[in-house]
Amino acid sequence: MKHLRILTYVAEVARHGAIRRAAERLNITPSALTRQIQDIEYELGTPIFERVAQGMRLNAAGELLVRHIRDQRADLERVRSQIADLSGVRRGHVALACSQAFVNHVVPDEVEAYRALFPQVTFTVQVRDHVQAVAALTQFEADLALVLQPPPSADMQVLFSCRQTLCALMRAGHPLAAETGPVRLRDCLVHPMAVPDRSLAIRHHLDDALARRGAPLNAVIESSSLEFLRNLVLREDAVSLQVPSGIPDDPRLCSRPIDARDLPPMSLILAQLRGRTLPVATAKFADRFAGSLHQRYGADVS
Amino acid sequence: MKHLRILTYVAEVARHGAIRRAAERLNITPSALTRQIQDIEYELGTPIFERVAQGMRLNAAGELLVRHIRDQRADLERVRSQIADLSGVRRGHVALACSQAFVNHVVPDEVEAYRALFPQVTFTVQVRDHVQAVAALTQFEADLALVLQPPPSADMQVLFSCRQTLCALMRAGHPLAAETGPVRLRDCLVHPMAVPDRSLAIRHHLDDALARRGAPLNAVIESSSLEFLRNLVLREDAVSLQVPSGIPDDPRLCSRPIDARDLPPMSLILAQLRGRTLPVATAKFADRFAGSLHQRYGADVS
DNA sequence: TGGGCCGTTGCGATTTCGGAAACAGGGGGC
DNA sequence: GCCCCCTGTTTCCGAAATCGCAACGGCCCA
Repeated sequence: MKHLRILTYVAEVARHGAIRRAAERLNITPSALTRQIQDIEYELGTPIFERVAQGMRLNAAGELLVRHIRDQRADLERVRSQIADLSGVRRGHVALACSQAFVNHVVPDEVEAYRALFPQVTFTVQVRDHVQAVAALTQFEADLALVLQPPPSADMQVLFSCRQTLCALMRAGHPLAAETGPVRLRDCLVHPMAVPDRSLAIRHHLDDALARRGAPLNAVIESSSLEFLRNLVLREDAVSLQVPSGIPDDPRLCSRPIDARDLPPMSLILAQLRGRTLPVATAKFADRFAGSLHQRYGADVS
Repeated sequence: MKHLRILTYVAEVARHGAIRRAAERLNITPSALTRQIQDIEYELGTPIFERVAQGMRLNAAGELLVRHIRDQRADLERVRSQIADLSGVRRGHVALACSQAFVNHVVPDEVEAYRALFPQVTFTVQVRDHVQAVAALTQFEADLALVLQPPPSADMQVLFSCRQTLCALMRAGHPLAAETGPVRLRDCLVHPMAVPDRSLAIRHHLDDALARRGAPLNAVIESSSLEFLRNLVLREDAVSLQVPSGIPDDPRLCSRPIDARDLPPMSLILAQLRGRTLPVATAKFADRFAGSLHQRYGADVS
């Protein structure tokens, strides 16, 4: 919407901390930008940026203003969505932040199903770790977050949660693939392990469990990319750890759940920012997503 | 705020139910309004008004939008209020030193008006003569000084100045009260004079003028209290001298300006200590005060 | 069937906005 | 201490959005 132009300028300067970079991003010149900022500061009767040698930094008044701008934009988006809803076609946009573990099946399946119903609804899917995903919610960069074991936060309102049992993942020819059913963690640890690095919740979960029993981790490979780890176990007899939803349907891969005595299940959470009224399209998608997850994994028993 | 202009247009049309009436209220032409409305409807992709013979009526989408506009305006107002709070405009203290001449109308009016806007701002008003008032500034006992004819001082930074013509003050039944308009000083001097004593700038001003023409002063009463002098002229046919701003609105009193040939006008000065950065609340008050004085007495022509 | 009200449109004038380049000021490296 | 680079800011000018004016077409009511 046109009237948000100036506010967008402020938000962009705040985001980049510099007029010149923001101007480049906005496809205008720094001079135009500096004037708009000055106009706003004049209107408010107080500066909203602190001028430092490195650029512009928000002051307290500016913090309040950019929060307002974010709220205002989100609210307008909600209104537009409601209006579009009235006119029959459901259109809108869904911004989702999710963990890597869900880029294989869960999210693409759901997005596809929803877009089959409402082709006018568009999506952005950002892959973030569990900490960044929550941050994306609070900064209005995402409407919804689907993450494993997020840090507890009062800002987060859980729309759905369930338990996911970690699985040992290996290639089809691997010795552990000879049997099916749960596998003990110690049977995995004798093999070279290809595990997520500490940016991922799975690794934290694993470390916690190992620390409690003093078992050493023989981490041959660690990576921030689950996809890389999967590709690795296809090439050598290493064992990786992934949640079921992150395991693609590939006959060359084999997975067995880790015995619950060794590793408690992880929590899978679909959440939004607490207190936010989502746009119609987004709310509807969240609703269907929660239902779909329930159907797939069942409700949380905790 | 500027960016709300277009939204205000929508709200106003919604309120009046007609573009022409709304346009009149907004001080623009109907053509400008109708185009802005069309722009918004184009952006939203749907009409927000239903065109009827009597004018414009909101449809469902419009209802949603005007609710958003109301919310948005209220939220912005809240943010502005918070910003004002932390910038200190709202709460604070103003220490003012002023001459006796301003305790009747000028200062109380201004303090009342400002406190109506910012009830959290407190005041101390010290009545000082023109010399003491400047001293109060330099000693940080006062933030602002409003005085007549202060001694020139490099420490003083003038925020506003104008001219005040001295007036002869007498009771309603006095012979001089029979006429109106300027009065010559010699016509006053034939009556018993009730004049300020030498602690007040008015007296210095009067003495200077009399000394230049060698006229004697028949000072029956002199006092450091303008209020006392006023009470005196109510009781006998004496004549006092005061500046217009010191004369209360009392039907029993009558005043006539002294002819400019006899007494040049005195200068009224609002000043602060040079180089001092006043607290926000104080600076804001000084600003409004200067504007208000300008409106009352006009700018200084010297 | 006019008159009055309504919103809307074309066009010229005004205001606002943005772009290019020069300016001013503060680090950081030499 | 000097120089270079990066920062925001200012100035001048052209471009674009906005507005005002006048005219038009539609609707209601007397």
